[in-house]
Amino acid sequence: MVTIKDVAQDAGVSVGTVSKVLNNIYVTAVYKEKVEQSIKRLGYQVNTYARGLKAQRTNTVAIIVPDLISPFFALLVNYVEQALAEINYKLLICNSHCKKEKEFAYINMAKQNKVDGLICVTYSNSDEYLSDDLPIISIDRHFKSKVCCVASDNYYGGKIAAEKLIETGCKNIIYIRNGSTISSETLKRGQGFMDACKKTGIDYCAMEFGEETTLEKGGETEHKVCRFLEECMNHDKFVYDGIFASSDSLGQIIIEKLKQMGLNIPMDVQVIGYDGLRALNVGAYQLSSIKQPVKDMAFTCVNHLMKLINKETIEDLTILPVSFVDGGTTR
Amino acid sequence: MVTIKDVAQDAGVSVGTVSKVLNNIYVTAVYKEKVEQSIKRLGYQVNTYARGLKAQRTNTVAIIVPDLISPFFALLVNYVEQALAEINYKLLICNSHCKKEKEFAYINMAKQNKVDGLICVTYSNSDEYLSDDLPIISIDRHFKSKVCCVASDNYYGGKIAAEKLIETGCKNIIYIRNGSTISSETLKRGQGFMDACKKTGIDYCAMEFGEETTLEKGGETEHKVCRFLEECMNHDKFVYDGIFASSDSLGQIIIEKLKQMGLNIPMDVQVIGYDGLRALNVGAYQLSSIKQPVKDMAFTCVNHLMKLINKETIEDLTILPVSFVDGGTTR
DNA sequence: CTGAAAGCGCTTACAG
DNA sequence: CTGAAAGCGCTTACAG
Repeated sequence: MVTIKDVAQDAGVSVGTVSKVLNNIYVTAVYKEKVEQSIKRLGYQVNTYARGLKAQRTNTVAIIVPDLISPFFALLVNYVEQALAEINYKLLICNSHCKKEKEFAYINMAKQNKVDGLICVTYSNSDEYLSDDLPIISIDRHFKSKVCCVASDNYYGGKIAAEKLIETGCKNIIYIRNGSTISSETLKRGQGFMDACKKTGIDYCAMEFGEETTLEKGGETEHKVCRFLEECMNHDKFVYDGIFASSDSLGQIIIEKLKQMGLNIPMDVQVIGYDGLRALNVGAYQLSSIKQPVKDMAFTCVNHLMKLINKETIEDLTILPVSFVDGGTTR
Repeated sequence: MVTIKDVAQDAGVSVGTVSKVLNNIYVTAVYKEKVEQSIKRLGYQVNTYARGLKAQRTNTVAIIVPDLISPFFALLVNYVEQALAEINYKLLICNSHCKKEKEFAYINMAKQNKVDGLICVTYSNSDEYLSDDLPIISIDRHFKSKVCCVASDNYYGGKIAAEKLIETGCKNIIYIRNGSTISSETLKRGQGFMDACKKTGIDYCAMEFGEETTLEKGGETEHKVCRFLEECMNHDKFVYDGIFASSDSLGQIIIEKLKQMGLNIPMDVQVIGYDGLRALNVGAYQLSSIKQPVKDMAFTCVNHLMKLINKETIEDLTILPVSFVDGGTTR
């Protein structure tokens, strides 16, 4: 393995000089040229571990997400990686499976100076585990301590979901959500929805299921939701004619259950999800939904994180615009 | 930040002794106890970078995949992370976007001793860039040099896809694929399909589109495939009554196009994909498909990689079983 | 079995 | 501006 020493010897300079050109610190042009040639000739690459040890800078960022089974998180991680790769950073992926202990362990790892920064979608109250010197950007989630947050416009998303259902003739609509209830931007989905309902005076209601943030085929939350939907049948008629689900995944579960119950979507019941995912990410929208600007969110996170790493200040909360997309489950 | 030195001082032993308990090397019980208490009390965690520098062991593995937009790759990475987390390894994610240069760069990074091993799904002939001392497990792809490979039973998958179409009454079927044509296990999907067709004497054909491995909404491959499908209309009748697509994503594109052309799936045309993905990963199968054992593949990769890291030998090629799943696009 | 010491490959004040 | 040297936090032969 070729080291900085070999390069220095080959170029006839000191290791300090090589280090300088490596780090873009000014060196006389002739020296710089020599060093660069030697680097090329020897195929030298800096040893991240040596650099990380000495410089407290690793060019690595970690992201904590529940998992990559949720397509939204997979997309988010995909674009975060892309944004980081453009500026020569690496991405360590940490799946918490929504487990407090795993989130703690990962945040701890990050704190112990193993990464330059952290992007996280967490679901537990891990405030006390944060520290001031680790740059962190949170997605959706508020921490008690001052952690900068990036989110989509959840309130507006809930609002236009309700409006869409009302406009298209619904008379009795419901918001169904699952996941953690800790302080999070995502709670505004329900608020926006309900405020819009109140304003028009339509009948509405809201239901919550389970703490599970990521849904599983055959999981408990799915089971509860399905049972609830069955209970909403009244003399062969479904009580609600419009449903706003807190995510596309939940919406998908609801749609499949309703179809199985013999209902027609969107004629009997309209369904709107949240996320805006396409079928296998290449096809049409899987269902009508509020689309999150996932790429924009990812790039914003990275952009903000870099500012934090460079000790610049950024706004506490950045909200990015959403839009309604038609996936055939609305009229 | 608390270091090994602090622990040593606190426990009243030398740093070497602390290092030993850290690495599970035998130390007298009394010492061990003391050290462990100090570690706990001080909240010590080893510095990965110091260890990586000295020990040539980083407990980090990298995975190269085209991207996480393809749900199959996202699932694969998800389970690889899970398998690694169980044995205390971290995962660095490297998206190549199928670009040769990015694959090279990542393999190079890995070679320069930045990770303990590499799992990769590559799409270029990067043999010359491999080295003997970096443990690598490949998924699907053969390298000229001896790199161990894990794959699903592509040949059998293609075979049962053809058989299913034939059994259900198809008279003229086609295999449509996209992606790289370099030596890969995935090429066997077509072979299995065609061998099964030959055996029964049915009319069949095969089409290839583009080098793009990951499909994009509105991308070139999608465009070509759609145009081809249009050309298959003969007097308001579609020439083929059964299609086997090389992936679920491609199958999804095909299905949407056929529907748009006014055809009924599966009555007019049956479609079978490859991967076995569910709608948003929580719903029903998105289409009829050959299901890859993605979790098993991920765990096998990690298992094999660990053996390689420990200098054990493993088989050159591991093939895992597939099965047909009904997603409503077959009769 | 334990401790003292060298050294992994870098970066960074500090002289010159 | 450049070089010599210290030191980042570990691991690992090597004495004892």
